[in-house]
Amino acid sequence: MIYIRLKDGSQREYPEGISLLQVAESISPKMAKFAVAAVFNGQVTDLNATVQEDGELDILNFEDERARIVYRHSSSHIMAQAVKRLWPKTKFAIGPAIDKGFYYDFDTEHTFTPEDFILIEKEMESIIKSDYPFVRQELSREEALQFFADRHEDYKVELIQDLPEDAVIGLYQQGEFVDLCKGPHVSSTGKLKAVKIMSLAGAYWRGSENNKMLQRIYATSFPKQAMLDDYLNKLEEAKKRDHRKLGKELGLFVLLDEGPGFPFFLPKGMVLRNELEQYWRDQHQKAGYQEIRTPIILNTELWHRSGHWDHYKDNMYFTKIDEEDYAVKPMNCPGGIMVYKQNLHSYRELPIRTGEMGLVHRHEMSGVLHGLMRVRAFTQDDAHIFMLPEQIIDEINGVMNLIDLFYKQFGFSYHVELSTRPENSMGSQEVWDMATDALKQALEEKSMPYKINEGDGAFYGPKIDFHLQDSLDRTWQCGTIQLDFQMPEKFDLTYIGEDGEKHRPVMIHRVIYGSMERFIGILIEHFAGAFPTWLAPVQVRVLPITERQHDYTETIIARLRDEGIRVEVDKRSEKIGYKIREGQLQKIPYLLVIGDKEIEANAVAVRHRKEGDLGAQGLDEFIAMIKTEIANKMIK
RNA sequence: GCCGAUGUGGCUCAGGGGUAGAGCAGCUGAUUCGUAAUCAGCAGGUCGGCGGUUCGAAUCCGCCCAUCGGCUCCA
Repeated sequence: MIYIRLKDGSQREYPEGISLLQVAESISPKMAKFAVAAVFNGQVTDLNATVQEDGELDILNFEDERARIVYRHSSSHIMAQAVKRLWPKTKFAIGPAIDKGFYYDFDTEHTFTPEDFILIEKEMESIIKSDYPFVRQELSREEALQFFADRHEDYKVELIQDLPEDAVIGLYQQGEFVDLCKGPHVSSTGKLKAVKIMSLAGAYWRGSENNKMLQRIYATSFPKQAMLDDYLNKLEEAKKRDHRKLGKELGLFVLLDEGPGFPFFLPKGMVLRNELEQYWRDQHQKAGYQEIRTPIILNTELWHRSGHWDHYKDNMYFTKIDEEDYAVKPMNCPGGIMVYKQNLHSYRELPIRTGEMGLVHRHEMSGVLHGLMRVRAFTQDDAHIFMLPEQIIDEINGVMNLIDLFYKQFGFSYHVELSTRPENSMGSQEVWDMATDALKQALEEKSMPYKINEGDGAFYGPKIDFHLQDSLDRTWQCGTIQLDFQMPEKFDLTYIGEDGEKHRPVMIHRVIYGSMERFIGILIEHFAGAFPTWLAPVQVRVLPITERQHDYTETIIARLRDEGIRVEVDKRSEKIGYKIREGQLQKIPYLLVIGDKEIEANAVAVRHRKEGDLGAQGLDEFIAMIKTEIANKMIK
């Protein structure tokens, strides 16, 4: 007999060798029905696993993230089984669970098409209906290699070869299909209820462009059809917030074939952009920054000295002036450094914080361009901080605080990653370790949770990256703080210390928005185009009901303009409902409806895009209200 | 750059070897109206580009370009 203690603290007695699923059934048939996986003694485990020892048990249903991973992982095996049945010659690579579903990478002569989705889904449904149990077997490394080699599963063989010599290899079988897998899995294929193939993509084996490109099928699964429907609806809703669609509808920017990756900002987009820049200047002035501007084209010699030639030239554009070689800047740092070098600096001056709205150009590969999120010309809200070594932590903290202030202003939540030394980089390992430790220390002092991104740093130093999400939960790096001991060396930067000698300053490269373009993209999706009034390209639109109100409307517009409010008028001879509809679709914060009643009362009828008809107000009252909203940068 | 899909008036989309179609937007006229679409008329496209097949190509084929979803890469 063994004793199993449950999450609620109660303890039950079972015969040795009982399966966890049987335990779940003994507690509650309903619990067993919705059970996906179990946690036994802290390990996520198959429900089909049997237990021989006392332990603590927690039964997980789909609500638990760990269980969802198991559920989707099992789903990927079922999809693989379906593909194997339909195209028996297919070779199988990997099939993990991902955030909202799963994928499997296949190598096959057959080129999958969207028409195949239905076939695969049908086959999956048939496998689900058969309710095959997922059966775990374990083989030695040798046996497993033999097993997959016999089946010509080259990718599986390669995977096993990379496992340690003494590894016990897990295999899972459902019906006729066997796959290499450490598990765990759901108890049987019948646990799946709703599956949907989502999309098709190419993906390199093991993520390296030197390897063969496989065909990846993305899909998702849920334990209830209603949950799948709900998920698909949410996806549709999210697509309506796509900044590329809203950018067009709201007249903010365009991307044309004439300049792939080079966005055109339209008048309304410029208003938004200028407001963001104004806020940026205000806050940086308060935080002790000075603003500079450096040239876009600079002599190639400078780029050799900075290391960009060696590490970044594939991403740069070049030109010639009077037979001399020049490059279009992909980064602002050399310019900022040249400014620092214009004077001798005393240790008393440091830290020196120089900011620059710097327009950079980068030759990004054609396949990676994505609306405003990934472009070839963008403005970085850059700054370079030159400081004493003992000021590093304080300065990093200062930048982290500034980033937090900005992101909170827009109501963004963000996550942080620490990127370490990449392969193609400059400087000694010692200096890199020092810089990386400094960033770690700053993060830990702030008890900021972070993920480590090995090998993802800049070529001159490690960095802390701040990531924001778009409407489809894809994350984009916006803010970054990069610590650099290399450029000061390369450019022989100095300050005069207390001792009267020359010393080497340390540099921080940092951005808050990241790039104006990307940040605006994120902002559009975050607010679904309904920007807070302080950012809204048009803050008020005045809608006269008939021509009789045109004169009065003019006086209102003049007054609002005078108060610095961005106002438009719709004098077309359309019905008021039509004008309101258009104003709503343009997501204008306030529509002022003007009829005879308003003229008589010397008032305006206020309609807010979210709150609807707010009734009539005196014009002064309305102006006071909207000005408060703008001044406080309120989000509503 | 790689894999797959897509490209038709300003926008959203239909059509598909026999000389381009709708709705919205636009323009003109009528209407003067109270919180998400008033009616009528008019105008607008060498169907992404270049080649090829064909008596004939928007439609079939090839190459290129751009976009979308991924991979790789990155602010």
